[in-house]
Amino acid sequence: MLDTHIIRNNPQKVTESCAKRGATFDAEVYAGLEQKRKTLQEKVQNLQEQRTKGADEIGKLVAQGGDLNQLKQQMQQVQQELKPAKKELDDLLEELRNIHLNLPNILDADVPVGKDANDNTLVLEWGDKPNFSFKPKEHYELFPQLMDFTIPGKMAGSRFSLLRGPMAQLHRALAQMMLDVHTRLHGYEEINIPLILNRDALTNSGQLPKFEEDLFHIKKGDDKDDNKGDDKGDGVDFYLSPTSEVGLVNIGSDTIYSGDELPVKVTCHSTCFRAEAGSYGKDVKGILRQHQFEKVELVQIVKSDKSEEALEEMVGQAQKILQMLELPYKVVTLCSGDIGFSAAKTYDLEVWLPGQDKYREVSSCSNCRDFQARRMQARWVTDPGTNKKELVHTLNGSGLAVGRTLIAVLENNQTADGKVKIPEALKPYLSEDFPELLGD
RNA sequence: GGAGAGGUGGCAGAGUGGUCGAAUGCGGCGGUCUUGAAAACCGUUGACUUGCAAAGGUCCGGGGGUUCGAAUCCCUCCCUCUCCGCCA
Repeated sequence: MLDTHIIRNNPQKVTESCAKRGATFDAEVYAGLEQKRKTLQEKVQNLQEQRTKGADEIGKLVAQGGDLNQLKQQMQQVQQELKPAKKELDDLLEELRNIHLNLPNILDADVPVGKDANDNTLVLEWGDKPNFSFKPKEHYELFPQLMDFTIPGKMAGSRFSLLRGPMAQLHRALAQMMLDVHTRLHGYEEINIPLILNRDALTNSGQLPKFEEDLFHIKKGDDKDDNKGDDKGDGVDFYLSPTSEVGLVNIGSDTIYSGDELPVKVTCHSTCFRAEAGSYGKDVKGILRQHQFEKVELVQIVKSDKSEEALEEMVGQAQKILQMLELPYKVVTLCSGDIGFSAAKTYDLEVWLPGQDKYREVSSCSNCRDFQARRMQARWVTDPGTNKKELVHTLNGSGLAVGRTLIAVLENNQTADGKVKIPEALKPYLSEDFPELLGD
């Protein structure tokens, strides 16, 4: 959520930022609503003041034993005027809040302007792409016996996979290694977190209300009726976590940190669930784009003046994993048209996939500045003397997507006879009898 | 799933219809004392929000209701704790 003062006093800034993203913000309509809000709010607050004063007076009269009837009637009239005005105000405030919740974050000044992924700008390239004397295979062509897609089809549906034996172990080893690097080398605390989340949590991090169609919406077994998420009578809506970013960021919701508690640095290996609506026909083969995948996530909650350096740090930490695995990659800055809703600035790490002859995203590291913090009321005390508070800044980054990293390991280390050389960095995480060459 | 008890400021914990935004303690901040620190003592200290300001409004788990007036009464949902059952 944006600072409402910016929206009110500097609407062209919002309009511009939205335009860069390919979204629209109608400053005039907004100004009209704001004008109405001011008038109404003034009226309501006035009446509320009258109500309080009148009630106090009646209180005194009761104590003195005076006649209440006349005052009571007056107060009833105030109430009659107040009720509809309050209702009107509440509706208006909700309308405004909806607008606020659907406005994307303001972009950092150095975010390149562009339409889509083609306009992302290159930051750096690392590693040498492997030279194959043969046509490299795609990951799902390499070991069909260890990576199955038909069995999941019958128990779950499309976009699910089944990994077997050494493939499953390799996948697990990757996650383990990432977690160890981030906890031991990079100073993150390992967290294990709920994967079923309520609307509030997802609203705080920015997935809701705008991107409901990307989520799996679930309900308890005994909820027969509709759940509207309106907290009226019928329980609470639940969603499967699309990324542990949501849970990790929400650790800070409704929290006032003291300065020495920051930065909070947390990491989590978790399963992620995404509906992948609107990606029909896209990356249908293999494990690249699944409804269910695993990811090691990094989240930092930092003082408001520290988020820029924290972003750089985080990108470095994600890169460390690729370097340890000796996988060629590049780092790009996402352009205005490609960047996510909550982010002010985002770097993507794209790993080289020789089978596809393309770089593909394995990590996305974003500085959300105070966007999520405002939604979830996460602040820190800047000065204990005056007790002054400021919103914290939040950052998230994948470190890394486990399945996609597995793809990269398989494709980059394949041999002419269809086997895969295991990277040194993974060996401590594999069983002793794990073959030097997968496929042997 | 059954039975019970609760949800109040950074924390602990009073408050059961009328100056209660809320006692008290701890913690925080400032000060006195001290070579310095601790202790003691004094003062101060909730959040959000409208407004240029003056001055207001909202908030006692969420939502709704009763009332002139609700932290306090009613309805409903959520959460926590204890006991029993079940279960990884």
